[in-house]
Amino acid sequence: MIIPRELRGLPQASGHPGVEVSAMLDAMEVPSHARHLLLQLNSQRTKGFLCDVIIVVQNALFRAHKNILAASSAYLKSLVVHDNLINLDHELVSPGIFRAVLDFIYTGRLSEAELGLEPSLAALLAAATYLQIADLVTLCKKQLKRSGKYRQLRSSTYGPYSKVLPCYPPRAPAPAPAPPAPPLDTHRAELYAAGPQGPSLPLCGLDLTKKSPPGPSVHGTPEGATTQAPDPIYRWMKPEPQGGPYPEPDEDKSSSGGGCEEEEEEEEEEEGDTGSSEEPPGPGPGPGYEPESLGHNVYVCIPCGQGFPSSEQLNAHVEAHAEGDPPGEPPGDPRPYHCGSCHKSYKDPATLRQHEKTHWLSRPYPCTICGKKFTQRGTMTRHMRSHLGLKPFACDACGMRFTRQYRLTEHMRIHSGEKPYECQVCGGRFAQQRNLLSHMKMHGPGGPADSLLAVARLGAQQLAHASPFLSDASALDSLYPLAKFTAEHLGLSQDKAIEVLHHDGRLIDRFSPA
DNA sequence: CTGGGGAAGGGGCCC
DNA sequence: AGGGCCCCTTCCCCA
Repeated sequence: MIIPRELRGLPQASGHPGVEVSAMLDAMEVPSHARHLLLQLNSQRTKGFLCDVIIVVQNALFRAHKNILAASSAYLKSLVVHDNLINLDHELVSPGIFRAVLDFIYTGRLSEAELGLEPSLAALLAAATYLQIADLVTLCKKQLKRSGKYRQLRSSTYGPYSKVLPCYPPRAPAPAPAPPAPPLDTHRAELYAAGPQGPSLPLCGLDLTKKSPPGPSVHGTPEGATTQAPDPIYRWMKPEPQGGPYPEPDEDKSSSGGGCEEEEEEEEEEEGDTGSSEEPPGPGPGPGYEPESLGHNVYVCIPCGQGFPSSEQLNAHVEAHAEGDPPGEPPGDPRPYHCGSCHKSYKDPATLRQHEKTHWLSRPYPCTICGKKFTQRGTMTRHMRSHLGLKPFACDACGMRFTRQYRLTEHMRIHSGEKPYECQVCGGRFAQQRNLLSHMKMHGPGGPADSLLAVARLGAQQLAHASPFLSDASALDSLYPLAKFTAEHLGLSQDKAIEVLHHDGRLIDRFSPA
């Protein structure tokens, strides 16, 4: 939309009637508008309202608004465009200093604490230079010159281009592991910020510097800032797109990822041949597994080879094994640590202790953001990641990011076309095991396919009288549902078979179970 | 409109 | 503590 020059309050050519309009608009201007707007934005920031970016500085997190950061700093602008999570080099800006920087951005002023202390001002100047906030650089210089320290500073360690900066305020020693902290005020913009008094909040058991999967970091370094080895958290961040919204897959990687179809087929065959690396766990096909003999009993007891249609039945069977003395089980109790509250037992006491927490009435690990409680610290920290939008695991092919490695592994099958989970009833293949399991419910007792299968058995028994290749009715346990059965054995398409079966209600009625 | 599949988010819990 | 897997659930798309 093009705004007429006069409405933008820009200078008008003399003699133009716009002069009058401009003067009128000046008269209509609310002088405090900008100030009021900034106050509102700062208020929103402190409450975390509409904040859309998190800035990580060492062990502190700050929430802010991308628009405001982008309008204030060229450097921050380049970062917020692509990421909701930004990590700043804590050697160039400490949490306390960044807090002052953020205050300046949202208020246009420096607090007296900063104005009075040269080391703080020097560090602030360095940070402002690093972040390319011209107004703050000017302000810091002016203040330092006023106090006569600027000249002295330029030759000192605290110079704005010095790599090593004072950590102001001095960091307090790492706090001892604290008992579960009370939930944070969810409206705080600053989650872990170390204020002038040192870390104002416990780390909540969440170490943001935890390892992350290796990956390229292509985050830009601001002009004038020192290039350095990527901080671990940099590697969590989405690589900047190069020539498109998502990076092109590496040529080297194309053979193991989203390569051409031929390559994918070759890969599948290789896997089939070698039975290699990623053998799907659970009910999928494995060594010694014979789907034909199991029919839809896809849950197999490994020791005895017996198949069951549901995990519940398999579990009951396994428990029966545990009570009796099943053949093939090694002597002695392999799980000697028994839970006093339930029937479960474990190999080691630590796992038992962990399990026993599931029986506790109060869960020991609360989320410091929402207060939700968990029985395991790991579950809580994982949960925290979803609050913070931390997705360390990135897909090389499409750039999509995940909170868990396992999710990425699952996701990669979309690109590879791999579908390792096969339904032993209908032959359908799935990339996600959970989708196979939900699919199996359809085949399971009470599922829609279950009644169809029952009908298939009965119908096939009837057909067996007239059809020589269906003489062995006991083999029907391994037959597909009726539609597939009918399609295969009567030479119909599956759709046609379903249509026929649906229209022939009399036949189904006649052979329905008594 | 409904059911099924694909894809993904999140919690539980064992190793 | 972190990895890995299971389970439940949701959302979207399509037939």
